Order: sequence, then structure tokens, then C-alpha cells
Amino acid sequence: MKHVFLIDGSGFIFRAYHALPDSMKRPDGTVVNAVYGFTAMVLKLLADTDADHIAVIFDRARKTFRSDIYPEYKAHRPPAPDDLIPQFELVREATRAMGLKAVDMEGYEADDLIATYARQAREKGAQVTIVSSDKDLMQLVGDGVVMMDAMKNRMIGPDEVFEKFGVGPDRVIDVQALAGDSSDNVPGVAGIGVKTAAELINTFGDLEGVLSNAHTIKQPKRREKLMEQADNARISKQLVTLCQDVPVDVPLDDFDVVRPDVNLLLAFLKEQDFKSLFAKVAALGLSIGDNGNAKVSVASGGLSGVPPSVAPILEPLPAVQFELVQSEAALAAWIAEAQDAGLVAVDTETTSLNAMSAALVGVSLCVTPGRACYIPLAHKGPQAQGGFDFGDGADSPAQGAPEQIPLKRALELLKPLLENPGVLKVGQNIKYDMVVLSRYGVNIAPVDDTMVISYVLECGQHGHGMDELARLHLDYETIKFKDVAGTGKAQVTFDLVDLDKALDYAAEDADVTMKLYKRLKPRLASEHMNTVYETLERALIPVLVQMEREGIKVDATELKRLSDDFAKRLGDLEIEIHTIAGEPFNIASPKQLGEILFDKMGIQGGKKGKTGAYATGADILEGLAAEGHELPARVLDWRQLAKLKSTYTDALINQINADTKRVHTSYSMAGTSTGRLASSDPNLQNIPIRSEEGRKIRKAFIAEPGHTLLSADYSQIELRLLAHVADIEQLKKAFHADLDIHAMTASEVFGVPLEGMDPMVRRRAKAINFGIIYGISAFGLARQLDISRGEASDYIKAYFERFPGIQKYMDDTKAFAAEHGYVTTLFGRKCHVGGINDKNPMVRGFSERAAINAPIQGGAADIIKRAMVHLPGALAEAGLSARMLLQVHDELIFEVSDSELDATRTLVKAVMESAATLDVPLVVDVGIGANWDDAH
DNA sequence: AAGATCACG
DNA sequence: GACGTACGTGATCTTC
Repeated sequence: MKHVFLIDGSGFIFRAYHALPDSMKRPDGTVVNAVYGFTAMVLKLLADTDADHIAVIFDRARKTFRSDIYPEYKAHRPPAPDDLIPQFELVREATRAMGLKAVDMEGYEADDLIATYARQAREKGAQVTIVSSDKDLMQLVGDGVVMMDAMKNRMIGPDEVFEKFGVGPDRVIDVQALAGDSSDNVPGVAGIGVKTAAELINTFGDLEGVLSNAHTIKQPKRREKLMEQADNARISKQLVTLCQDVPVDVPLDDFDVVRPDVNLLLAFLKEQDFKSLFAKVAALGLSIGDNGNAKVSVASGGLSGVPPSVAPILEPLPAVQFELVQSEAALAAWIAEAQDAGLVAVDTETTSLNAMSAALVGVSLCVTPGRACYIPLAHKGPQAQGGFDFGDGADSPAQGAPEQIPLKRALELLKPLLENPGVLKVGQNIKYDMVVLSRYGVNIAPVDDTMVISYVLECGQHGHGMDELARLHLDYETIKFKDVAGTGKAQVTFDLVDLDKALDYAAEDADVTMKLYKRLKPRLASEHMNTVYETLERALIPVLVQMEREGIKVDATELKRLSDDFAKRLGDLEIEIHTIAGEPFNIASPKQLGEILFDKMGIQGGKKGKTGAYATGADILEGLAAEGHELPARVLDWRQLAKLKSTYTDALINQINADTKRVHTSYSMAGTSTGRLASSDPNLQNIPIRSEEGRKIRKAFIAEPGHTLLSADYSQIELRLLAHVADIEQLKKAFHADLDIHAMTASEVFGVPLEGMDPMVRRRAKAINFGIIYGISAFGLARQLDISRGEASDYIKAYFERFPGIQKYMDDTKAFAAEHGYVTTLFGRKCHVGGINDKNPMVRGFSERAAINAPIQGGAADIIKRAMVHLPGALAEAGLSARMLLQVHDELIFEVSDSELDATRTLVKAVMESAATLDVPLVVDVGIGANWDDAH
């Protein structure tokens, strides 16, 4: 006995069940997805392993000895799904068909049997591999025992255990005893998670060390909880400790690998209708190797030249099958399959990242993970590149264009599927595909989005692009766009990519999307994020599609006039600046400007920054200008105009869509760490408003003739949310009384009467209020108000004395973030914050401020998203034709027919104000005007 | 690609 | 006692 494989059969079943679609059925209707996943995985293991003893171990009944210790243990687990129950017996059958022993025992969990056999094997000097990813088995790792996560194809040794628990395998049970486990109902100690538990165990050695030293722990809450709940921790330790001496019936020796009866195996595979597995086993001429320890091998003539005992004959089992669809018949077959399954992953290939100007090039579909197709629709022949474009490559067969279904015909076939309310379409950033296809008359619904699901689950932890998600969740490197389309100057649009390359790339996108969906969707429910996803994010997708399609009208003539005006004034300023400097230089270069100011002209003021360059930010230049220096003042003027010209007037003119004559932004749903949207291409969330010059640009955003722009913005929404979530009585009263909140703060903090208040005093209070939302620091406030840090410190102190509830709210928020790694908004959105426990005080401080800000900023984002979801229906129901065009964090812009102005105004205000019910009223200010500036 | 700067909430 | 910070974005330009 050299190497023993202990396979966690029960773990396998559940993972396979959730990873694979329940549309996998035998002809008799029995769902066999878990059986298939289990069988495929074990066959693959058999082909790869050098083990001489193998067992598959299962749970038997729900009641085990742990229920006697603690009746709640695993008590709240929902019963197994109906379509999974019949599969338990089939999996045992599969095990036997593969020539392996299936083991279980009344009163014990599979984990206990695994622990017992692992100990016995070690005593006989054998190596042990536990095939499972269950964290409860990690306590067994080390000293000749490793775990293997078969689905991720990853070995788990002591290092991986440490990564997971923050302690070595020998202390895993101590950490679990403290942290508990909500999925198994192991109580642990309330408020202590894995992170804290590991820290405690590392400090005091083991559980008893922690409990006997509990009274010395500094954090008062933690100390109390530990002392109160010591018994819970001891019970938890009993629950998580695996029993290593189960009186097993089947001796370890019985697990020696024997010849599987191939006929039995083939019969079983046939009965389950596993065609691909059957074909692989049969076609390879599977037979019995007899080289001492071989399990499954290839008969002579199977794979010539491959040593039978090591031939991975069943590799690659999960090989992907991609099909190029070039005929209507083939397309019809895919559509029928998707129709039957009720679920299909969809992806479109186009000529551009801009959904409003992209031309459709092809569509890919995936119904079953591992099988996908690509339907090319507008690919051109090799000669097309650089040649003359006839406009509609799909209908006019360009020279050498490949065989494709005509675009129009393919869309006719796809439309019923993509619009079928009974078929769920899954995409990765499907808003893009929806916008593109809507321009071709296809309105995809209903939809799910893996990018958005990932964002709801893990916002702030990482990006949510497909490449990153595939790497993270599937341990898979996707083909990069650059690899098929080239890079730099040689890059081509997708319609010029060869079909074989296009197939690999495009079909993979649909396949990966489906795999991600299988993996991520169940987590929404198990992690209680379904409501956030469904009501806040998923419902918003079609709303944003509509907004992006609408766009907004801009006055190109006016923008051009502005641009010319700016150009002229920039020219004049440039001459003036160069004259003052005594030499020409690039005013846009901070480096050159710094050298002119501080070296050549000898103005006192220092270097800064890691790069060694002089700082020349607006604050610095303003300081110099105030000292009477002419050049910095002119540079500030120049910068303002240069910014407005390049970023706004010129860029906006270029962004006007040729078809619609309007400007269409794109909203990013998974870009921010707080739940806000972001806008790009162009960014319409940062159109100037604060300066007089800048407002001229805003005036160029206009309504169609007979229409008016309507702007509705939430008044003080973040401070209102703060008053609500931190439960601050004075603030809530002030909002109920509709007081000037900054003046009220000034009066409270500085003790001055509201009547005849000095505007400067109010300004200071306003800065404090904003600072609070940002996670105030004396340094930040001092800089904002240009006062000393001491003075800023005094203000903050005075503020917290008047509003002790805010201090408590901030401390609680930081503590929650430090414990869990995330904070939540009022509506349940999670915002993860990294670095909250970092040793570096600066990094930590940054995270703490982000943690304080996120629930407020994110809560406001939730509220406006709710309003946006409700508004289209409310408008339609009221018979109003107003179109929602833009969102700017706390503001919505509509284009309204003049005749409906009053009714729309009333309705929009009402819907937005009732988007949430807080302890304070939500107030929306509405303005109207011929342009966006006047609407404010 | 990174950094500086500046437009917005 | 020193460090060096207000929160969240995107676009443009220069520099490397």
C-alpha cells in the first residue's frame, strides 16, 4: 500500500449538481447532471492517478453523533432538491461500475470515515490524497496527507490551508471553533470570523489558551463575547473535530484497485445516456490493463505508442466542442436546443466597443457548458482589408467572403429565441449586446448578466471583466482579443478575422459566460444577495439600455463656436504667458512649467512628489497668484480653457452619433466600488457646472423642438442617509423641519444663532458635513478650509461632542469592516474594502475612510437606482411620453414634450421621493429649461 | 503605462 | 513623534 485515494463522494455530488444544468436528463426524464459530473470526474481521476487503493465515501443519513452533542448542527439545511434525490443511488451505482468501493456508515459523516481511513493508511506508511475541497477536511492535511480539489485541479497542502485559515492544519479546528460556520450551524463565538479567530489563536496558542486569557483582551466587545460564549466555542470544537476512529466495517485493504468490468461500465454509461463518455470509453477500445497497478488502460491498438498504464485516455474529458454555424439548418438546431433548455448564453461580436456605432459581425451561443457555436454574419474575405468597403458586407458578397447565413435571415431566426419570455439569455455585460441588437430590431429579454452578478457578490474585491472572472473562478485563461485581431497598427476589426480564429474566440466567450453563470448564480441565493441583484441591478439593465439608446441632443454649432472662442483666447494667453516667461514652452507640461516657475523665475516654493517634479496643481498656482505673481494666474486661465476645449467642446462634437445626431454615453454597471454607475465614451457625469465658462458647455445640451429638458435631483441625499443610518435625532429633526442643514450644523457646533449667520461660518460647517461623509480627518478638513490642523481638529472635536452618534456610527462601521472585509448599504449591497487591517497606518486610514463613505455613497446610489427602475413603468402608466436620458449620481435628466411638462414634473418628483422610506423625508428639486444649464 | 491635472457628484 | 491622508469617478496630455 503506497498511495490511498479517498474521494469525498457527497461533496462531489453537490458540486456537480450545482455546476451543471438540470436540463441534463435521460430519455426517461430523470435528471442526471450530478451523476454525469461525478462519473466524468472520477474517470478522469482514474486515468491520471498512481493510487493503488481508492474509495469513494458518502454521507448516509442526516442524523449523526453530532446531532446528539448539538441538536442544531446542520439542522437548518434545506432538504436536497427533488431532482437530486434519485441521483444519490445512481452515483453509488456509477462508483461500482467503475470498479470502486462506495462506503458510508450510519451515524457518521463522510468526513469522519475519511479521517479514519486516512489515519489507518498513514499507520501503514501509505501516502494519502483526499479528493475534496471541503474546508472541514483541511484539519487532516500534513504529514503525508494532501487534499486535491478535482474541479479546480489544485492541490491543497499546508500552505493553502494557512491561506484559508491563517493557521496551520493542526490549529484549524481551534479557528473553526471560534469562528463557527453558518452553513453548518456551528455557533462559534458571535462576532468572530476566521480572521479574528486566527489572530487570537496565533496569539494564545490554542482554543483553551484563548478562553483562559479572554479577560486580558483589549477590545471590550470581543472580550465580553469570548467570556460569555466560551461554552459555545468548546461545543463548536467538538463539532468540527473529525472522528479518526470510526469502527469501520470495510477494511482499508478492500480498497485495492481492481479491474473494472468494462462491459458493466459501458452498460451503465449507456443507461444514463452519457453518449460522449460512452463514445470515449468504447472508441478508445478500453480494456483491462494488467500491469500490477493499472486501473483503466488502453488495449493494444488503442493509442499506439502510449504506455498503457499512464495514458490519460479520458483526457481531455471536459474538452470544449465549438461549432461554426454556416447554414440555416445548423442554426435552427441550436435555436431548438436553446429553446428546450430555457437557458442560453449569448455573445455578439462587432466592429467596435461603442455599442451605438458598432456593426454586428456575428453571434455566439452556448446551451451546455463545453459546447458552443459561433454564427458569423458579416465576415469579409481576406481581400476586404484595406479595400473599398461597399457598406453592407453581409448582403453584398464581397470578394472571397466566407459562407455565412445572410445577416437579416439569421436575425429573423434568432429573434423569436432572443425575445422569448420563457428563455433566459445570459451574457457577460449583456447591456452591450442588448444595445447593439436593439439597433437591429431585436430586443433581448429576459436576461441575466454574469458581470453584474459578480459585481453584486464581490464589488470592490476585483474587476468583473470576463478574462478576470475566468481566471478567478474557472482557473482558465481566455483567448485574448489581441491574439485574434492583432495589436497596434496591425489590429483589424472582427469582421476581418479568419473564421477559424473567430470561432475559437467567440464561442469561448459564450462557453465561459455559461460556466461563470453556473458557478456564480447559485451564490446569489446562498449569500443572500438575490434581492440586491434582482431589484437594484438586473432590473436596471433594460432601463440603461433605453437611456443609452436615447442619447441627448447637443448643439453642435454652439459647441463649434465655443471651441473657436476658446482657441482664440488660448492663443492670446499662450503669447502672454511665453512673454512673461521670456521663452516659449509647453504650458501643458507640468514639468516644463515647474522649471520655468521655480528655476528660471526663481519663485520660492518646493519640489514635491516621488517623481521629483515640481507640483504645479491649481492649489499651488492659486497660492502663487495670490502672492501677486502674474504667470501662474494666466496659466490657471489657460488650463481652464484648455480643459474645456479638449475634453468637452471638441470631444463632444466628435461624439455625435452619425445616425441619431445625438450623444450616447455608456454606463458602466460594475465599475465602481460603491454601487454607483460610471459614465464613459463620453463621460456625461462630469459636464462642467461650477464655473461660468464651464456652464457655457452645459448650455449646449438641449431638447428637441417642442420639448424641454427636465432635471430632478435629490437634495442632500447623502446627509439624509447619514441621519437615517446613524440615527441622529438632531439631524433627523432638522430635515423634517426642512432647515438649512449646514446652517443648523454651524449653529450647533459653533454655538451661533441661525439669524444673521456669517456666511463664512456656514461654509465651515458645510465643509465639515462633507468631511463627515468622506470619513473626516483633521488634515483633510484643514486643507479644504485652508486653516491649521489644530483648528480643524477643534472643529471635529466640537462636532463629535454635539453629535456623539456620528462618532459611534463611524467606529461601528470601521469595526464591521475590519471584521468582515466589507460594509453594507441600507439595501443590502456589499462593498468590500481591502487594506482595512493593513499594518501601514496610511493604507489602513485610507480603507477606513472608504469604509465610512461606502454605505452612504452606495446607499444613495441604491435609492436612485430604485427610482430609475420604477420610472419607465410609472411614466407609461400615466400615459406620459417623457424619456429618461441621463443619470448623474443624484440627478436624472428627462426630455419632455412641452404639453406634458407639468404632469411629468409631478410624477417624476413623486416617484423619486418615494424610492425609499427613511426616517427623514427624501426631497427632490425639479427644474426645467431649454438646455441643461437652465434646467437647474 | 503611469502620473499629473482637472471636470463632476 | 513622524508619517501623510479628505470619498467616488473618467478624459486628456505629457513623459518614460
